[in-house]
Amino acid sequence: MAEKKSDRTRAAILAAARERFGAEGYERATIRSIAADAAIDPAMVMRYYGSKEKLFAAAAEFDVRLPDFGDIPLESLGEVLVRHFLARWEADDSLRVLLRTAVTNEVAVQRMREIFAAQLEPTLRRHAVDSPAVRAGLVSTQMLGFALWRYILELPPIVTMPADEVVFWLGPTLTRYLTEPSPSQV
Amino acid sequence: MAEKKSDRTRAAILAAARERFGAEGYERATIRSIAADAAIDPAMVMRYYGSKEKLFAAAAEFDVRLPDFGDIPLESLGEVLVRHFLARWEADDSLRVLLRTAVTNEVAVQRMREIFAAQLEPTLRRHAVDSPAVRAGLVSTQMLGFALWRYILELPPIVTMPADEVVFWLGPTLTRYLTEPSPSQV
DNA sequence: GGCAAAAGTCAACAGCTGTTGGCATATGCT
DNA sequence: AGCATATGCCAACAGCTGTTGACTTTTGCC
Repeated sequence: MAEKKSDRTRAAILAAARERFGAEGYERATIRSIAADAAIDPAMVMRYYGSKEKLFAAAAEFDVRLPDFGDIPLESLGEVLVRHFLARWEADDSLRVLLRTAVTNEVAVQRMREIFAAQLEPTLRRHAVDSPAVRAGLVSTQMLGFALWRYILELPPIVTMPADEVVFWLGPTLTRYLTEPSPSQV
Repeated sequence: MAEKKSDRTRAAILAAARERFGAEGYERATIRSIAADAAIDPAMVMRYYGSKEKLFAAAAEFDVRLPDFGDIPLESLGEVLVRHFLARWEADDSLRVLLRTAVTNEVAVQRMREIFAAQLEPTLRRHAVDSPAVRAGLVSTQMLGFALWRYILELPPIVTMPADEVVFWLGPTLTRYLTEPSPSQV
């Protein structure tokens, strides 16, 4: 409790940054606009976070660790993953920040790969499937494609789809990507 | 053949614009850099295209019409769509331009919706499936998610996947989105 | 060759950007 | 109380952006 005041404005800056980055992407979100949202001077942002890049890194920072899905049978892992990611996306806007900026920002791309590939692949490896990297990639394509249309591009039927229906459609897709034998290699 | 010289530089500008927009997105691609690539003066870009927005609109302009898939049985339409979109993506970089910029540019978003929803939905409607909008949306999530990882975020196993394997994995997914009966509505 | 129009060049503008240093104010300790 | 320190604000910088207008060169027609 050494410094309480500064912590509050630090948090205000971070919250404003997340919102702006998530809504407008990296380039359009200006330090001035973020500072205005947080009702402080732009210079404060620099004092606390050093640079725009570092502020962004802080805004996109969050716990990426997947829970341990080791004891879940492979046949129902698809459904579990859909529910988990959906809850993740809707909990806060860190992932939206990441997706919106990953398209132009290299740091964001790498963190995205980290989450979807580096995190998912070991989980699958624990289930002893073959070519886990490919399967993790396939799962990522479906999950991220869904998130893109639902949260960024906002296609009406996808935006309004209730969680249960999302699971109904996407669950079996993921399950297939996890269980279907790989095509024979040449 | 009234003005040949100008047509050539017009085309050079457009080509450079497509490359820059596709590689860096709307904001990072500057008129000055595009002009430099085309080896002309930035003022020429303005003379020929009026503004950056209009140049972008021209760069993202292309024929979005899907061929007539009316006589293809619904069961194999998934596979056909995968092959068609894959060929489309790889033919030129208009779609990459669109995807990279759709995340921050409203014009690009609308054109994206136009392609994937407005174009795909009538095609499905012709096959007399129920809730064509939802099905078109689901197909879009899988296709665009795949494109995102393959062409923008560049996840290794997805980038290197040969076309036949893409069809093997994604084809049945789309087919299911097109043929599976909708969940009962509450 | 002479000349109008097209094509291209140059320099500058106004506005916005991230970033910096100096200065005022409030805070908290002794 | 007094004072060091943390917190905040202001004004300005250098650089880049899209865009503009005046100027020069080239082209094509009579």
